[in-house]
Amino acid sequence: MEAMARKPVAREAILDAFEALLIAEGERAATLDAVAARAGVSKGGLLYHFPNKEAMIAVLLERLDRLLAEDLAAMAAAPEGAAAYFIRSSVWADTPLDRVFVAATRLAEVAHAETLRRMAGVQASWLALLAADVGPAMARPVLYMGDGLYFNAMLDRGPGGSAPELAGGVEDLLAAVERLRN
Amino acid sequence: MEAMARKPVAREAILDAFEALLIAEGERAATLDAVAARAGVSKGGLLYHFPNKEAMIAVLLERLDRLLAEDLAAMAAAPEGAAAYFIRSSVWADTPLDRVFVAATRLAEVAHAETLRRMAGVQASWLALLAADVGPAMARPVLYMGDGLYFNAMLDRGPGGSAPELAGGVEDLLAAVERLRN
DNA sequence: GTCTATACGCCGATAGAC
DNA sequence: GTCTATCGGCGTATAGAC
Repeated sequence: MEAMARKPVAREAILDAFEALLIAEGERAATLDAVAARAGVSKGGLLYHFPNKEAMIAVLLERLDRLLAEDLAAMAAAPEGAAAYFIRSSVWADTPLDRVFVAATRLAEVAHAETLRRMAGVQASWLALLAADVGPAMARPVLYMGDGLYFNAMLDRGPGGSAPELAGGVEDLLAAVERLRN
Repeated sequence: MEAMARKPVAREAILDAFEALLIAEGERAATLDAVAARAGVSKGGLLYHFPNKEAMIAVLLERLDRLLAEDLAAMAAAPEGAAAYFIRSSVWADTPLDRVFVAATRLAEVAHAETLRRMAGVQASWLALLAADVGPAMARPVLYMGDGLYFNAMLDRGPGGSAPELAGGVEDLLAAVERLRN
């Protein structure tokens, strides 16, 4: 028997569409109409899978938690060290984690309370791992470098939604991290 | 004679209210109704001073340009060096520049095209001054540390609008900048 | 499971009184 | 200069057909 809840494909498609719109055009553009259209369903269809917009956000935040937990494990075990891993993974590479993280950031920016709470938790998790690698004093500087990377990725992403070359400068950041270590 | 355009008080009050709402509750909450109420005028009164919302944004961006120009001058002339000045001024201190900058960031986050352009320009200006101080390779790491400071200020500012103590860690950042110099 | 139709409130903006 | 009244449009959500 296969009683384990198989997630409908449409559900994931809708969530992906929501995420994509948040990333490319911001929270204001991520309306139910727009999400439904992008996912290829009607508004009514969307609202069958998610009773309301809050439910959609809640599931997106679950996705964030899940992908982040995986990434934290990889970060803790990274041979190059947690700090270098963190910086490298902070440059936009269109990974699933990159995507949910930026999408969640958009919600935090419009002061969505629960998202703000979660994001603060994310920061705390990263800070702890960084402290174990480069020491408590240099953890925050490294964390902020990574955050700055995301922040600038936002600025460089025009309304079109394309993510221009941001990789330039990562070597500099890694070099900086090396100098901060020890 | 005093023919030079004296700015009406109400105009500034409206702009301040708009800015405050953007900072405290995000772009979505900064509606014409909310801004008018906070400024103590009616919606119609607001729309006498600013024909539409875009006009309000445009003037806010002018305020950003003006305050930023002043700050860039101070940064270039700072005895402690541009980098240290930059980090120190990046911690939230509720200064006029802090306020417009964060307000503008809110607009950038919903992908407001013109604001995105301006903010990119701001980053470029800072980067140039930092490069002159700590060298081209370390300019970006320092810039991103400052951006991270702002980014985290956003996360720590709940819907209530209070700005919790973020200053903790600035000493660490300044120490990091010292290590990156030369 | 997915669609259409519709209710309803809020937002930006206009018209015009005072 | 500032207000009230009002409009059109959009965004969320419900009801119910298929």
